[in-house]
Amino acid sequence: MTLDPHITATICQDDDTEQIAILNDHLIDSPTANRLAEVFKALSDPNRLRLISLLLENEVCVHTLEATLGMTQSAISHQLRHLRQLNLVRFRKEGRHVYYALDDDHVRGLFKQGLLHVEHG
Amino acid sequence: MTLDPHITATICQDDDTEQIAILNDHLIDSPTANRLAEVFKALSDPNRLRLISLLLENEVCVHTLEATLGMTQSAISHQLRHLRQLNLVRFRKEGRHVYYALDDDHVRGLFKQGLLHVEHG
DNA sequence: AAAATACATGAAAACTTGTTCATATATTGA
DNA sequence: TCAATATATGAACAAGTTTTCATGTATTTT
Repeated sequence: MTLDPHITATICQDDDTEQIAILNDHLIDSPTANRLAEVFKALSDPNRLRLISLLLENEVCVHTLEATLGMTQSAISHQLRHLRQLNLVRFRKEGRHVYYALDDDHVRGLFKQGLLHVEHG
Repeated sequence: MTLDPHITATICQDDDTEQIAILNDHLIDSPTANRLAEVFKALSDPNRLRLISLLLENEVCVHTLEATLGMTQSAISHQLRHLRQLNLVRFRKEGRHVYYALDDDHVRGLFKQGLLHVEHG
């Protein structure tokens, strides 16, 4: 009976070079770590997550986001700029309104997977 | 031909109450947003991601993490404390060594899904 | 043309986060 | 027992993030 099927080995300093080499293989490289962190960072703030939840399946104008989220217009605009700079949202101007929508499927995927786990399980 | 299969509606302030109600249904509640943010925040730092990558499939002692990551012992110890407080890692003392391993399957899942997308795609 | 509406933005303030430095504890080896 | 090794931790600091405040631009309405 194995309690944890994920852990395959115990690695410590006294080990042979081969073990240490295995560990080095598992280590993600820094550029990858940086890009990965950037993606997760986009999802690391409660208000931004609430904002994203609204943009997952609808195109919504800024004023409606403000009314729904109960945040100031300025705070929302700043968050949207942030998401824009990361290319996570797209926007479309129509008259005096600007409609935003989520434009990154893997952020959408991570959001939904995270939500599943947090809600039940 | 639909360019974006995800976006189902455009919602704006002038809309009827029903549309606004739909939007409110999509909004995640604050406690959920907070817990979700906490999970993603754990994955939002490059060094922490590199650390987690080592713990995904192996139990590793602190000194080996230090050697492999090229971080100071103190920095690693602080990061491990953080992950401990979030119940994301478990640890096991054996003599003067302490072995750490990842202990949260949905963080493991999010990490791997994120990595897939960042690496190719 | 003036007023109102919708949104953006720079700067500062408030808060959070990650690292370093110094030091503490616990275990092992001489 | 004394020195060395392995790890933890509090405090201070640097850097980053989010919000607020004040203000700016563009579009529409009157």
